[in-house]
Amino acid sequence: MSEVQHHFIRQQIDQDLASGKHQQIRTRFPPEPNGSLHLGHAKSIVLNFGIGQDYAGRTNLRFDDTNPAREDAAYVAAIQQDIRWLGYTWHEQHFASDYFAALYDYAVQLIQRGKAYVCDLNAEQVRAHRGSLTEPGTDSPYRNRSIADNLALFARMRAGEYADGSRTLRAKIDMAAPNINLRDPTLYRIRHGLVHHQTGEAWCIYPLYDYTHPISDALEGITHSLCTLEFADHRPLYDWILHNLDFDPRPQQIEFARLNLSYTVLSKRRLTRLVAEGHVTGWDDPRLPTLAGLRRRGYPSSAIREFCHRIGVTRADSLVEMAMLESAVRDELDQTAPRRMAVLNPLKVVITNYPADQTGTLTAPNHPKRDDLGARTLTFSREIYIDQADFRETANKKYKRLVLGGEVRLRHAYVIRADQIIRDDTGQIIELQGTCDPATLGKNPAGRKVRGVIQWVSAATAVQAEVRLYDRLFQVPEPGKKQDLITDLNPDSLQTRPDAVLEASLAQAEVTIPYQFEREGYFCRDITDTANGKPVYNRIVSLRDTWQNG
RNA sequence: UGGGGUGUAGCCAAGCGGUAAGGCACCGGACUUUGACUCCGGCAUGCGCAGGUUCGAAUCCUGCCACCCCAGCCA
Repeated sequence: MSEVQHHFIRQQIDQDLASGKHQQIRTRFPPEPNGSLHLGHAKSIVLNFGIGQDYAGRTNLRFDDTNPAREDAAYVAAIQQDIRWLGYTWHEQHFASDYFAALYDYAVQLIQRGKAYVCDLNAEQVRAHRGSLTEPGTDSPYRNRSIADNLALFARMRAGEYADGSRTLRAKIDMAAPNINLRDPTLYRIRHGLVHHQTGEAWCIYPLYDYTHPISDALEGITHSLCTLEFADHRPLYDWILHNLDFDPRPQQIEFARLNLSYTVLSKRRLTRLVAEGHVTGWDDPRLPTLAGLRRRGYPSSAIREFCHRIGVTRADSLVEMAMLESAVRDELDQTAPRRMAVLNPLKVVITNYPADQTGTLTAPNHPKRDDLGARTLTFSREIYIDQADFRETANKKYKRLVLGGEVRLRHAYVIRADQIIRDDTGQIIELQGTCDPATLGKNPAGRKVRGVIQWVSAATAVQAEVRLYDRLFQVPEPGKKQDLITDLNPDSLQTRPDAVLEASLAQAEVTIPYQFEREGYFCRDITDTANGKPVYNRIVSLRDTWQNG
């Protein structure tokens, strides 16, 4: 486990603690319940909860549920599960909607202070008044209504007297501000006929993020409100709201760069599209960078935490290589995953000098470096399977596996020699005949060197399985950059090996444990699927492969 | 052409005026009954560019350049 980077946010916190500005640090993770959490969220979760832990502070979970048109209670439970899976426990759980009544009262205060007004402009008109990036906006004709009128109008908005979109509550700031977020931003909109998953039909006006977030933070005593870079422009508004409502002390918003990972997408909008259009099987498709997908694929959450530590936290836009993630996963799995043997593309081998009515029992350690993980027994028999890729009729010196007339070590068992190829009518190799050297069990043969070692499975006790191999979901590093996202999908992101065979000990394998299938990679039994009664295994990640020269 | 950000190796990322950490990737080599793991070694005379200040600059100043974000009644 690597050191946690002492990034600029932690440095700020150190300073705030040293200066006495804060005695205890409070952070929050504020997802909107409108989609599944992904690795980008993991970065934020690890950041926020990590700070909470390391500074003996508190981290809240707060659902940012101010837009009932897009949100769904189903995501609430899924998000909770994802956070727990990542290994974190929140101090308090809140919904922004818990504060609707308070938010309304604060809005009234703003009106009373002449800092907010009811505007009768519709969306299109508001846009027209907003100006452009280079031109100032123009004041709404309703900007200077009396406080009494505003109060009455806002009350009637809440009472449901006005139609959707006919009026809004706006902050009265500065229509000429160079920062567009300060050009009298909308605070409340009218939405009839929606059933909010938490508040039902109690409200027909809903506050916006820019208004809700700072107040929610303040009410929870959040000291550092961490969000992504695109909100930097909103910080003056965040501060304006709190300042004009006399909050003191005030939480500090600090922005950091969101995570980008090559060959995949980390935006809720794009992930939602992949799911909705059926390009993947669901939010938990193992090819997706969603936490649900990664969990199903078999990623240990510890590896995701480690990955988040390795990438650091900065304000610079970045595109992290997939290799970075895979490395964190391999590091974790190499240390923890019990070893097993599996043959993905079986080729039958008959050991002609091994009696058909005989089987042998061999012992193989579960881990090459960890005796504490114990051992399992292997069955040896006359008929075994090896992988088709581990045999060639002829090959150059670099090829260390089996060739006709050559020898290879069967992992944890004998050295065998390939004597003869059996073909079907089409010339396809369907079987190999060979012999084993009984003197090579547990020791190297005398007088000759056998360089290759391959995995095998006894045909007598083999467990049939379907194995799914995953590759990057997209074929370009930045999907959707040059053309439509869908065009960039990798057609081979899923490859199925329906005829795989596993060593017998895997018959009792636990579903949630990742195994290393030696020489192939790390695999985990699929939580939900079976194929014709056969277990399904997902490849989490392949083994690092430095073998040059195919 | 307005405002807000960011530029250190192929990719992340330390560095906070004293002479470029670390990780990933890559390249050598050792070990090996996993072409894995592990171990050893290599990998920026250089910090977007150009000036300036200083005994000394990735760090300070000036001017450029490039890239990202912002004109939802989304978050």
